[in-house]
Amino acid sequence: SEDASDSNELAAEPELYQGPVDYQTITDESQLQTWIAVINQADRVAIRVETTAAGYMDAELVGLAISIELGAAVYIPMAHEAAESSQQLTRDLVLDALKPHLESNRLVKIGHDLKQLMHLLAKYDIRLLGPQQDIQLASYVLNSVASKHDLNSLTLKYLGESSISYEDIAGKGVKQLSFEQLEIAKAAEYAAQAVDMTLRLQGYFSAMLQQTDDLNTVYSKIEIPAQRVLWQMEQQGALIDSDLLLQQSHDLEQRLQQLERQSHDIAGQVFNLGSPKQLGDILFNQLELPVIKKTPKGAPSTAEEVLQELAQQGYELPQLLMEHRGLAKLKSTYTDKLPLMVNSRTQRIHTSYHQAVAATGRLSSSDPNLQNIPIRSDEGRKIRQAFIAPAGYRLVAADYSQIELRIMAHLSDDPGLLKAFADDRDVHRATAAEVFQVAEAEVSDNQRRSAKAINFGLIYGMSAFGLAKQIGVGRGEAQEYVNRYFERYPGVKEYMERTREQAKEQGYVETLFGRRLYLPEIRSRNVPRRQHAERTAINAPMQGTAADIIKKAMIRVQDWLPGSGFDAQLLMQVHDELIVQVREDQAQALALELTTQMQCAAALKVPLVVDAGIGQHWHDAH
DNA sequence: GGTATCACG
DNA sequence: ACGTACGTGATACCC
Repeated sequence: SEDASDSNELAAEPELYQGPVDYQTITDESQLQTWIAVINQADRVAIRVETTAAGYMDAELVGLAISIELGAAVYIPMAHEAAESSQQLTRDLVLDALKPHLESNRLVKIGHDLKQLMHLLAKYDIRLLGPQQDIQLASYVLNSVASKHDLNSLTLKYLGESSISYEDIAGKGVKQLSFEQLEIAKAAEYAAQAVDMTLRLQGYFSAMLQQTDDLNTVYSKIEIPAQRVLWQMEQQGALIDSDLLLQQSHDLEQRLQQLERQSHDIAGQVFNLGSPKQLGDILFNQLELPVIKKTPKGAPSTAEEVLQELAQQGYELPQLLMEHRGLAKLKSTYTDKLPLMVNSRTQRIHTSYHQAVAATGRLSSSDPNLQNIPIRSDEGRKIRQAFIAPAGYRLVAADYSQIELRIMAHLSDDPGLLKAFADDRDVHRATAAEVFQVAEAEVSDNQRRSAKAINFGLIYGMSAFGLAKQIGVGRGEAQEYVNRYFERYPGVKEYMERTREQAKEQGYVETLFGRRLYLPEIRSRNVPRRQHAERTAINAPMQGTAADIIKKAMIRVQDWLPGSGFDAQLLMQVHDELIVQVREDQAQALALELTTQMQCAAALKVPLVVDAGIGQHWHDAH
């Protein structure tokens, strides 16, 4: 296989796993005191918590493993269900003893996914303070293309040894035991080994990061501080108007039923509109509509663009199906689901932000994903009315304007593009004027739309084919536009060529701040794979630099807010946008200062422009 | 658990 | 001749 995306591009010798971990289970207070005295002498501790299976807002501490030297660890059981009280200490006792150390500004805390630890400690009024090292983040910075950054995968990959998996001690599937149901002996061995691996990996990653200044800086000045910001945002949660969403669900249901009835009438039979298989049968066998394209598996596709084409050919059913699909998506994914995700204790929605998923350096969000709440259609946009500020507060939404194109101007140093942004022109209009050779004032809506597609295409590592499909012209015409663009913006052309070259030579590309993205397939003989890597090479520095900048902004904002006098909280991040909740009398002033903070997150050769709006709800704040 | 589809930047 | 715009996550369906 040519799939080398998980291969380690880094050249250091792993520190090989040396054998079983020497561990002790702490069951009484004097053992605990002895151990606390040991921690007191240590410079660094690796910490691992084992919890009940609930989400981060409700998970409870079951046990805790700590290590200060390689090959040795302790496990402190606290809430194993089947244990006698003589076999484990109480949470209160253990946490009281540990609290000053967890909150110490001296002791280095080492973990895998410290955000999870911070959530857990917050439940017991403990803050994780002082210097931190997170091997999940280190692994991500060292190789963001790797698909797995979980502890067992890292252990196998870097220490060359497989470790006890959770399945080994708890079983799998529906019968899998949760941690509090495990015997202490098994739990202790597992947790002790895991925390020892954490400490070993920290040594390895720390050495690796120190070999490259930029990567070390991305890790310690961006990812580590950003983690605390994400923790805060997750803790804070977003307030939702559940009644409004349920009303919207009801309205959507009425319209869906109507569309369903109409569709069944046209088809002459009852069928499931949500089943691509049944739908394909109706469209292409029963009604004998022309097949526009096929899915990778060979079935006639019923994708959006196919229905679009069929509708345009005058068929009635495809139009209804498109409406049905759109509304069904809104209902099942958003209006039905979001009210169910309100935490009963806080009455708010607590998403999870993932800091080690997207290869470009972006965040992702899940449970629920708050980064794909609809906005493009009027219908969908209404869902944002349900993201509200509490009484006496407002939401401020601030987004970077054209940030990726500005980054392209900066990285490419193209004089024409730099000038367009320096003059604060409408960049799509300016592009249209150059490509279509007309005065800016003469640019038609269609020309501007095409120019916008070209600009997006450039960010995505455009092919003429992709552009042609996007703007609905022939390949030759699309190629002409591309050629014209590169004539007018030669710096951009050179930048693209330089970036592809660099990717090929060194096997990676990097963002403005030196975050790397490895492209093992850039030299593949498999043409589609190589071309994909080439597009990634173009896209990743721009998307990734934007991700770096907004992370820096979030860190700035979080550092600034507490002493600023604002009663305000960061709530959400949506790639180029920050949403803040603020006391209503301070909203105007906050919007202004937030804008400045975001603009100052990076100094590019072009201005960073931020647009901010204020509203009772997210829809309003745009 | 894989596939198709579609929501966002 | 082939297949192609970049990056994500959630859903329903269906084996």
